[in-house]
Amino acid sequence: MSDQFTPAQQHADAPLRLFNSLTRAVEPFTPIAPGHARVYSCGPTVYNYAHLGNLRAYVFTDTLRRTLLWKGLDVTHIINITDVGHLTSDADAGDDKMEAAARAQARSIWDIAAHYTQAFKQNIADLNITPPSEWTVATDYVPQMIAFAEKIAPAHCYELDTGLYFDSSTVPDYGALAGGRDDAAHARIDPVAGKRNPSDFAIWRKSPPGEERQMEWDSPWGKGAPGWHLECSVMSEAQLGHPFDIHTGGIDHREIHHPNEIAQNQAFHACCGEPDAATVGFTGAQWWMHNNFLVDRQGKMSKSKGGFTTLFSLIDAGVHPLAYRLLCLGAHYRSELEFGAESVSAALTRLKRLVMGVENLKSRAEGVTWQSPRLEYLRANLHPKLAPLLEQFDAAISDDLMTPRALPLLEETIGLKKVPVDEKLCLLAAFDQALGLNLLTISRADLRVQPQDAQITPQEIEAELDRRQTARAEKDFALSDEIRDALIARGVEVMDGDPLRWDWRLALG
RNA sequence: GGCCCGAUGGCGGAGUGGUGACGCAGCGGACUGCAAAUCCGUGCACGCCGGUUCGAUUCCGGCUCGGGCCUCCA
Repeated sequence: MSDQFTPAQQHADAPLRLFNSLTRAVEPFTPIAPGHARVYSCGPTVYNYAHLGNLRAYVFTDTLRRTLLWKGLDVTHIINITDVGHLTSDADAGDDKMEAAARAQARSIWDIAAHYTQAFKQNIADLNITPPSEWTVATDYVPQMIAFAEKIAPAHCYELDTGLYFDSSTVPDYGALAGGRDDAAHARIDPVAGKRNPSDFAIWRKSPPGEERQMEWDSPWGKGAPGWHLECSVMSEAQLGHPFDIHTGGIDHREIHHPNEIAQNQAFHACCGEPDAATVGFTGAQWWMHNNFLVDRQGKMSKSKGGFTTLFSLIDAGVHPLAYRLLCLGAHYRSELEFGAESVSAALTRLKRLVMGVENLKSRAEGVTWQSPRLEYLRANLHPKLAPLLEQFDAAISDDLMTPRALPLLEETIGLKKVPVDEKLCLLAAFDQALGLNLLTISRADLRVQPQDAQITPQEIEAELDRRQTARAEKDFALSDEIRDALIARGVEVMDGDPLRWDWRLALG
């Protein structure tokens, strides 16, 4: 396969630099264990479909993972599945049609979690996101969460009627990651009665008296469920140990979830007899990285807004999922990305042209050994015109994953004149290892995604095109134009001079 | 109300104290019966007001607009 190559540090000259939210600065990255990076990513809560904005976080994480590999590091990557939540709250009720439908079908919450977990993993696969080394499922770790909570409870927690709370004043430098949080003005919410500090949070949530939850466990603090922040501390520690290298998540987590996680980590390790752990500086991870939001004109993308909130709906509209990946790669992960029909269609067109360019190279490279490129070999023997492109690519992704600057190198490589096609293909294969666009394995036909509301089948289209071809051969242009107009009216673009013959016309609202 | 971020051409989006990437769209050409697809070429921008500077889109201040977090959230 073409996706085999050996990343080697001697090629990757530029030092890897990443933005660390702890310091709010781009810094050189060095893993704790030489040659091996451990990464934990906050995963989805599976009571709903992931929308496109959610998915951006995993494209980011995957880009990080691929870049670490490009730099010659082994990567252990964990993504959690949060399948325990606040089901007694009706705050989300009716917000999601599928969940409502699931309720109507009297499905258990476990079934719902399984359903949305499966849907999420489908999205991940569609986006060519490398599956993590391990998916950790929150409900598998409840005993460990209780053990964790018991450990920190005496020194860091207090109990109220509603649950066990973490006293945020018991750890040094609480909220440092958030960078200046003013707890004096929480005007928008009613504080939980009895909380010692506004920023205190639930470690364990007791089931309300007389109310039975579908998901609840016995604990020293009564029946209930773990607090949301607890699970990430427990699962990251269990899988990666503390401290590990990089913790990722959406930028919203920088203010609450991750500071709380850090506070728990500090408390836990202090309670384990590691005095240094409770000092300023210990957070459980060396690096905390956050991706920015996907937004639309209304702002941050939310559940049921517009026509393309999920990847599934985008595919239904006729957009290949990798076009969404390309769209994400076109912006830096720390910038907000504006989502819209035009940007999606631009990404799809660009992807099609890239794939076509690669297909052309491949057709000219038959019998040539461009497969199985070795990056070391490639580097050592690279055509003088290609070597600078490899350098620029490496410099771009090494600079805090600057994919927008890496992408134009694809077009440049494809378009270079007087360079052997096998060398170009080797280089493109190497680039794609980091970008994950499947440029060398996908075909233009694969990108021809049938819209769900298509008015005609591919077989009918082919038959019509055959009729048209006959008419044209007989110079019956009136008929051939009539056939073409009819196809256009049914959402089909006719492309006579193209081996693909036709494509769906994208009709994004 | 508190804290924070952003404002680049028609759209998306990089970048820079002194010729403003790239993609899509547009336009011109090649190709085509005509188109489409493809290829080649190409026009268009740094929110407003001050300041610093020989010179600012880039640095500083103010303003306007937009967005995020403070509640589950990627």
